[in-house]
Amino acid sequence: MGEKYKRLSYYYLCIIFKLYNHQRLELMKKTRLTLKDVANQLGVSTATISNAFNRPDQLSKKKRIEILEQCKRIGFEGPNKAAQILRKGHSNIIGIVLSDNIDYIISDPVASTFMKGATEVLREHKKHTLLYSGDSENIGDIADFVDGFICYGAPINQALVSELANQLKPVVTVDFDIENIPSINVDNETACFEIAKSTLKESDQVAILGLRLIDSKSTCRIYDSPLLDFEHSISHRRLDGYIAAAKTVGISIEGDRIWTIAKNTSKYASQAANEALTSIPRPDVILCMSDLIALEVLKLAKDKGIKVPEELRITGFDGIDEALRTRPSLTTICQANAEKGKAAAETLLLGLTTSRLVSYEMKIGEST
Amino acid sequence: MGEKYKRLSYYYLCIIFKLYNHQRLELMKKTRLTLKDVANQLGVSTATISNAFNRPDQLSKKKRIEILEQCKRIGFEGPNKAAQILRKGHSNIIGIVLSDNIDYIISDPVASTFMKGATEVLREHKKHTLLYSGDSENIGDIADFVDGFICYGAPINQALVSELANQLKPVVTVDFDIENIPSINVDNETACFEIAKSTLKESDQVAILGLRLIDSKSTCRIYDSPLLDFEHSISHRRLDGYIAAAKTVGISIEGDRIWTIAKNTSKYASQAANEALTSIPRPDVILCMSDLIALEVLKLAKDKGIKVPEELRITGFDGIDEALRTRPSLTTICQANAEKGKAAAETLLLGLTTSRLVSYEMKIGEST
DNA sequence: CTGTTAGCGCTTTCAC
DNA sequence: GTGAAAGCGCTAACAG
Repeated sequence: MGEKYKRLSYYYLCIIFKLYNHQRLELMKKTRLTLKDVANQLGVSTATISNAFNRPDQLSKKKRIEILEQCKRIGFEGPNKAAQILRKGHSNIIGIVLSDNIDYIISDPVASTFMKGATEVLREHKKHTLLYSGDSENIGDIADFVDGFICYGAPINQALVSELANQLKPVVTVDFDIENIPSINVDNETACFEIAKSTLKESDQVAILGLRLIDSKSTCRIYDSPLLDFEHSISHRRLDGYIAAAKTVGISIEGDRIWTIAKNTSKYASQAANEALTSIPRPDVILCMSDLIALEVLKLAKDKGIKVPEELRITGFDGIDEALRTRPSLTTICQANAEKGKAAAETLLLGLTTSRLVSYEMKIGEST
Repeated sequence: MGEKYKRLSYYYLCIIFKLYNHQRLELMKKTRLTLKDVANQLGVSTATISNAFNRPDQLSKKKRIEILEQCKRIGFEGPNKAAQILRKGHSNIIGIVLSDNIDYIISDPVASTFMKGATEVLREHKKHTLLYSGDSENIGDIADFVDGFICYGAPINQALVSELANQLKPVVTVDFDIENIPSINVDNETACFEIAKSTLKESDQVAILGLRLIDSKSTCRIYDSPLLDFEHSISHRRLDGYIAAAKTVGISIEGDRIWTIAKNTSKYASQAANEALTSIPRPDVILCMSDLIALEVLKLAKDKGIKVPEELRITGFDGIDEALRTRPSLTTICQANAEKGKAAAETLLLGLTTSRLVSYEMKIGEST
């Protein structure tokens, strides 16, 4: 009964809201001056006003300044941008397509740093940034008015990939590839080879905490499950690197020593950290595919009184601020995330067609 | 000579880029189907196609489905969004105006969490999120096509405030106020009173590390400098809370025990942390206006071998994940940042006109 | 250097 | 239930 009432009142609220909103919009329409209004008031043609704002070479300096001043006086801010978008066919808006929800991705420090680099370049070029979820149904919602796409990570809705490939605006991908489209990547395999190589010793018990290695929504060991290939191939490149390095010191890492995590969040990471640390034999080394995971392992080890690095060595991946700030500091691969963002934005804005590999740096911390 | 050559080639690059871009845009125009094309092909009027997509009640179910199918077949994705924006007068885009550069703000965990909440609600309502810098010259760049603004923190370019007040689209502010415009706030003063009250003892030496308390670009003590009032009044409310609480236990905190930091970043925070910890008398308690600052103090204390909380108690503000994850964990005020984001988005989308105070929660950690 | 005018692609009355 | 036509506000080609 109460539930029903709630629903009903919500329903009415929505109607009222819509009516109200409609009125509000009507009001707006009435009050914003148009080029035509101004042209009438100043006694010149609309073209002249338009030129005063957009093409200084089309009229005398004197007249231009005069017009601009008059416009300011009567409160005309310039040509309507919505109309400009339609007419000119571009908007100065760049869509950044994220791999997942905006709300998930924005709290991820790696993604944030990427965004930082990308938006910095976009801002220099006077472009606006529109965030777009990788779990959206389609790209058509914004494809008509953005000037291009930066696609950060394979979107969890795979359909978006082919939509991006089939539409006409320029696209740059990051951390994954679409045929014939420029991309920005890091050499994950080599990086992971290096960090594992520098950490592992012959007699080590090793565990790997990976990201989306198999198609599972929960944290678990991968055993011999089929690997999830398309979406998160960077995880597999990393895995390849770890395993290859282990092989060089005579260790072989089996599927029961490899965990997969569905999302790069503390919650999932702490589950995996707990499983790994309470498994027998207890690992001497835990190779983590993200700093966030490594930090959870570190925290848990502290809580359990396991000494790092004496009894347990931990490596991360990403190089987020917290990994450097925490004590003991983390051994990790510092991806130039901001650089990736910059590279992506530059590639898009300059219309480059070549892909780029961005450098990384291994930081040896106190955790190994 | 080399420099000149560089410049020149950059210049040419730009021209080539522009030509290329222009061509690219031309190409696009040609290839996207329009309502008219489709109407011709299907032998109906443009209105009917439009109705099939937007107003199901205007034509028979059968015809509608038929048209939609045909459209899919010939690859027509639906009416052009840019034209819709102009015609309908709204775009489903909400501008989020940040207090500073996008690139600065996005790496701030507090802001990220806010964004998480806000974008979640926007997504539910099928709205898109456009990020906008608080250091932009004006709002007019996007005011014509966004449906409204969420303004997170007082923009560092104050001019934006009056522009927002004077334009016609709905606005909601967060963490600051504009007359007659609904806002979302936290009771900073009470929160800081509580945390200080529960931490301070009669004989304590106290230091405060604040944010933008005075108009200074560097980290320094405030002494008796005039307080920066408009922009960052939340900082002053927090200060008021601390000082009031101190008074109740008989402590008076002077300007030479209060530091100000220009931006909430590790870099600035670590400067202040260092100054405070090396000052004489060394503080027993450091009250920090953000968790980021508190974490830097914590790190430095560890490096210096100062025991927390025995020799030094530290409080933060915000409740970011890292503050809970770090060891010892931080005593702090958990702002419901995601809630703030949600509240802001809801207030905007429902056209509410009342301001809202969002709750907070004090978390006693191991640092006090 | 300035003004006239034809659309950009769409939605929405208004006749039929 | 359907189609013709006006016009959202602007820009750019063109004529003067």
